[in-house]
Amino acid sequence: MYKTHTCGELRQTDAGQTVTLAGWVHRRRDHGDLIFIDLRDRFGLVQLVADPETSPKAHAALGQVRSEWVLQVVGEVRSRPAEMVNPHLATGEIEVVATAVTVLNQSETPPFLINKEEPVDENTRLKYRYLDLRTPRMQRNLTLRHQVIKFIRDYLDEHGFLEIETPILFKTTPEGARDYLVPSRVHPGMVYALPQSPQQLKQLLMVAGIERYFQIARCFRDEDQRGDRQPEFTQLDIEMSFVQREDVMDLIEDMYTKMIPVVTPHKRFLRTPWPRLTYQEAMDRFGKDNPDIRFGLELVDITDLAKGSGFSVFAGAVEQGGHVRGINVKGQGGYSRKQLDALTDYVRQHGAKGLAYIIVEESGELRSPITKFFSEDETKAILERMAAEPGDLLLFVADKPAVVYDTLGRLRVHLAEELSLGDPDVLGFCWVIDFPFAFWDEEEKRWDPSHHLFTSPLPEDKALIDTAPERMRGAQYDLVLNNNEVAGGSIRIHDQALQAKVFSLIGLEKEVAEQRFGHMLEAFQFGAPPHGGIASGLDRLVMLLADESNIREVIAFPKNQNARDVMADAPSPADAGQYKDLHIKLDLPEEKK
RNA sequence: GGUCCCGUGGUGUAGCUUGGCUCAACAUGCCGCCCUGUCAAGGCGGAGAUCGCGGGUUCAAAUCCCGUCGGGACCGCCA
Repeated sequence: MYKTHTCGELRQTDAGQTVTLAGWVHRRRDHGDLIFIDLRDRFGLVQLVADPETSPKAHAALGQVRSEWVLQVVGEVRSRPAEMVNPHLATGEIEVVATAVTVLNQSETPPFLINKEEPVDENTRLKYRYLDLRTPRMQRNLTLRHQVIKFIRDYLDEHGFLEIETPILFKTTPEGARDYLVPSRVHPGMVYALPQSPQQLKQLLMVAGIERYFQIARCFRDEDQRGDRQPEFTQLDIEMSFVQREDVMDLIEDMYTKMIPVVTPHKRFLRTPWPRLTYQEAMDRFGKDNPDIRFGLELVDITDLAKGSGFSVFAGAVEQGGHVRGINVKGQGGYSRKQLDALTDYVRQHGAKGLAYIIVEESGELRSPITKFFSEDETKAILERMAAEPGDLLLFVADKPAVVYDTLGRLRVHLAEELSLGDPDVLGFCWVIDFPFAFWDEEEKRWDPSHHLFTSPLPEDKALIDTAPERMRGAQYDLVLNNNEVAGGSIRIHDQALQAKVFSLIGLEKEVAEQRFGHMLEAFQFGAPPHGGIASGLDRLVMLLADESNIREVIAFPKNQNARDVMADAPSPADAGQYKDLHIKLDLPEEKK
């Protein structure tokens, strides 16, 4: 070993010891005679000091070094006098008097500062990712990610789970997201697909009698990027046999409830046990199936009051089967006309025709462009339903139910951001259950499963598949944390007859189903146990625990928004011979001139 | 496929609205000299950007216009 101790571990009690350290020059303070160097390794910082009188060679060597050079230093640990203790440093009570210095490597001046937390252009960070990863922020994030995964592995191991790897080269499934394809050399014109998730394989492991499976699984989806979406990402993938949905939910809840105090002790749960909302309740109260429950601003239904009222915009919307719902923005009656216009623009961008408002002045007077259309009683009823008090701002949208939910749900989150309502250290975990089994796809004229093809209806709703599929609920559950879906799963269908009915409901023809999922259907004929599972997006979870707003910050080598790796410059063209081996002829789009 | 924002020394920004006083300012980093207790060390000095790229308007463009490239956020998409 190049070192006897790490840079972060030396304390007062080590004083007098001769130690050998190795690490990077984090910062140097050259006083001409005395030289101080902060030496950094992953475990911390320690101050080296070189005195020309006692060890001229070490002093001369440290006079030459620059930021990010790699050093090995032999020296003696010395207590610092009380007035020179650095309380900001774990090793601040001591310093190491250098007696021998070996330069293990020099370094170019880095393109950005590693020893300072200042914003750097993200492209530059990604291009020099190996330097970016030296920063305290990234080391912190990678450490947290490791701790999360380690806790999960230990916990699931203790609970009888087996970690099993599944193939990266698998079969394409045109349902769902776009696949990343890998052309076959041996089979001309044929492709493997990288898994969007190990969904089928984990179910087959249940047929295989594994009973309790998990995997830290890499998943691939060729879709456009977002702050919380990368082309490849990591899921905690779990599948269990002989379980009902509560068993799966309880497991995850117990695991994460125990994990978070260990990995992020400064975070606290909004509520335990975690609330379980039905889909309908989530929509009615928050307008979304992935709500942020840390703050109020809940939606209030005034459809019944708007119906037949004097305000034709509201009444007309109800007439056509729409809803009218509002949000009481408590104490924000001071919003200016300009701010209200901005909010109106915001909901318009998302499909609402407009945003009605009523401001209750401190005096109790109403300021609103719409109250004149209501009778006094109608206005009173609305204020009462909205629990309006002086100083409040009431906002309303009237439209088709889907538009009302969507726009008010977004507006609620938007307002909370504007008003800084969500405490980042509070974790508002909740479960959303009882999803509709399928949504009607108006364009395709067919039912579209809300989770996936193998999700079972709720046991009590199974019979509805023949009579009223629109009322059937799925045995699906989503775990939501502060406006983000962090896990989702379901109890699966293990009954062939039911599976056939589901395929038929969603318009998947028997031959096509056979071709794509023949291996699944065949497997289910050999004693498939009742089973279900869940998958949890680890990047997203770690991102939220790390207080980051982009999953790139918790992935060592992420892609940019354009799905490029700017460090390695991937994707890149292959050699002509490689294409030939794969039987590929290119048909590239014309170069734009 | 669409909408919006950004692009100025190595890094982070100012300047742009209202073109000329700017061969571009500040901070930090870098280089050199001085300095024995600093820890974002300090002092003095120095180098470093033809303002993403191309075209246009103009006597004159970092600044105005058009195009283009790159980056970011979002919508669509992501069962």
